[in-house]
Amino acid sequence: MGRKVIDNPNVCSLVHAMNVIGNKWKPILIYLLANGSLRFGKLLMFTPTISKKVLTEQLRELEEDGIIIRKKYAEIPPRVEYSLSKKGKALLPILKSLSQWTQDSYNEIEFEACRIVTL
Amino acid sequence: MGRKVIDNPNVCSLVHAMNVIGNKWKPILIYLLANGSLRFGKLLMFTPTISKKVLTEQLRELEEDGIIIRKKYAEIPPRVEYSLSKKGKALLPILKSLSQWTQDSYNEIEFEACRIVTL
DNA sequence: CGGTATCCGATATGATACTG
DNA sequence: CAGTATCATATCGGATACCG
Repeated sequence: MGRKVIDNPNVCSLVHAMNVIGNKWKPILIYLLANGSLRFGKLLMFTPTISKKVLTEQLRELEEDGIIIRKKYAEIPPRVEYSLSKKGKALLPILKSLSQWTQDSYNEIEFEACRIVTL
Repeated sequence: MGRKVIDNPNVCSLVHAMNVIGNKWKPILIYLLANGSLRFGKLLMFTPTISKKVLTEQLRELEEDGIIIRKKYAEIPPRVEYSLSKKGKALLPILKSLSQWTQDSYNEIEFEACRIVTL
């Protein structure tokens, strides 16, 4: 017997959301931008162990998906500011509730300490 | 200048949440279990393109993280039922809001149709 | 039925050096 | 400063065969 295949808009939309935010760095980057815009160098400084290459890729994808806005100033040396779009801001309460879910559901000892930079 | 490293419980908890649900299949599996328990064979049937190996791995990890409960019956042929734990159920409204976020933020044409099986 | 075991390709992430 | 380019590695996901 084959497998049933049925469209489900809710599951499909969830898959899309996970494609947009569900990887190692994107939720962190969104969180870092919650309080306002940041320059490339600051984002790099605040996310230890990320490489420039990966940071660039993640920012480009978030921009393509309409989550963040990239503003480039014609100066030398160059200055680039990243900020959350409306879509990105709409994500913040959901990420907050995910964070809260962890804090409600697990003891500190159950998940290894992670050291992420913040402002 | 080095990078600042500061603990942030909120970001840390978000990272943990993404570790628990942020991959290709786990949110789908949680959604599939939203309406009650399902057997291994049913989960396999309802997630086209997943392999037995990967399904087993995902279910084991969800069990380790306390999201689902695995109940094995001593019968021949064997029967195994998977269901959501309390932690898993607490995740449902959050996944729902992520799904809703996509539907509010994107046109259908902006994300490729995905065909996921449902009941 | 509900898995394991083995192999393998694809993708994600990272280190480093270089550039306009 | 804000990237690219290149190379290396690790993890993820998938195909297939076999097992209790």
